[in-house]
Amino acid sequence: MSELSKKQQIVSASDLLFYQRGYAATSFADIAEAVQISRGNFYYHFKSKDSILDAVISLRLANSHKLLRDWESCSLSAAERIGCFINRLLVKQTDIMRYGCPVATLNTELAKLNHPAKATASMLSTVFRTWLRRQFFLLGEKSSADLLAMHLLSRSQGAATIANTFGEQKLLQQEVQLMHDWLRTCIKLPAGNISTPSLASA
Amino acid sequence: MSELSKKQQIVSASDLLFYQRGYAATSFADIAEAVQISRGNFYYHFKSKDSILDAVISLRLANSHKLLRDWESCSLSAAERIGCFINRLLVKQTDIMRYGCPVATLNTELAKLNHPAKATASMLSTVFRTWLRRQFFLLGEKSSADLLAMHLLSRSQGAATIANTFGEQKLLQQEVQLMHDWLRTCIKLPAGNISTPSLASA
DNA sequence: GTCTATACTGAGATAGAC
DNA sequence: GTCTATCTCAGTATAGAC
Repeated sequence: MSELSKKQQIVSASDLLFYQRGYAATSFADIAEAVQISRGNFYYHFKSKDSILDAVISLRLANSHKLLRDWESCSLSAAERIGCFINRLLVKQTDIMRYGCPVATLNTELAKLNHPAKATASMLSTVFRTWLRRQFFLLGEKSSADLLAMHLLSRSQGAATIANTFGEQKLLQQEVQLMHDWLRTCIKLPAGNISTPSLASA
Repeated sequence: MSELSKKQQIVSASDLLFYQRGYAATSFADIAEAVQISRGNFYYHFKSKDSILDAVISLRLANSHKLLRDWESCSLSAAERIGCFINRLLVKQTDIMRYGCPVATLNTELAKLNHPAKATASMLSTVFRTWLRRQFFLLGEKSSADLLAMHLLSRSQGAATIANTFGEQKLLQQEVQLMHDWLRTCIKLPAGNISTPSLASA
């Protein structure tokens, strides 16, 4: 068989479909087609659609942690790691222009649906918030680390939103550049482009 | 009867519900209950759900134009008018924390649904983009007016998103303050708080 | 574990009486 | 213009055979 269990295939296909079409708009038929099983067979693996959502959020949390660990294991400086975060928008620009930021769009959808999983979904944002906060802390911005972290998170989600709305790649690239500029001035670093190394690590 | 026609009532109730629950998640039953008519009676006024969406977008466009006209008719300076735009986030902070930015969330939802009305919905963002661009132009930022307009639009939508995700009022207020600070430094204006007059005009 | 068949629900939409 | 009744379809979920 394949390298992944059927259950894992369902979760990973749902992950993609929830991102591309939204949670509510994705039906079991869509997922069943993607993983090539019958609709009825779902309930052997998951007891409800909500439980698939829970599994998808867990998967995304795990993937986010892995991403952050990868950026750290490159043993870059904190400023370069933040640069990696900013450049993530470029690495994912095609998807972002079509479907927006995966974290933000899931959160806003669940907020409107008043869905019980909203709280755990917001943990996806918290992971990046906490990580960014620590990077700014390491840069010496001890008192305003959270403010800076939230500011950057806010700007990255805003950039993703306008790129998705207008479908203009240039907008995303402009905002990424402005974020790098902001990072350079807000921390008192010597010049030198921090954006070069970070694009490599997708 | 009431001051609004039944058709107008349907549009305005749908406007609110589409914002609060999302377009797809709002059913005719929801709208019917809100305006106190029977489900079957819808089709006298609108031939489909999509046509209600078109009407809602038209209404929002008209309301946006009216809002911008109001800010202009106060005969403030261009900088103060931009301040009004920024402060809009504070005026609407309760709704934004619950339901996000009305413009951004509709756009992202329609993008995921691949809905034909996505293009006209993006006009809602374009209205603000164009208006902001003109304000920056009037401030003397002739070559980078569009860049500055999109930057501010991006930041306002990002601020709305994180406030909605984390449910922390303070985050929204912090970002609003940073936008005012940015505005003051990006245009070479004498000091003096530009946020004071703009909160008045909701 | 995987399938088919089916129950049940709520959605958008239509027909026709009043 | 507004109503009730009804159609059709897609969605989630279940039952039970293999």
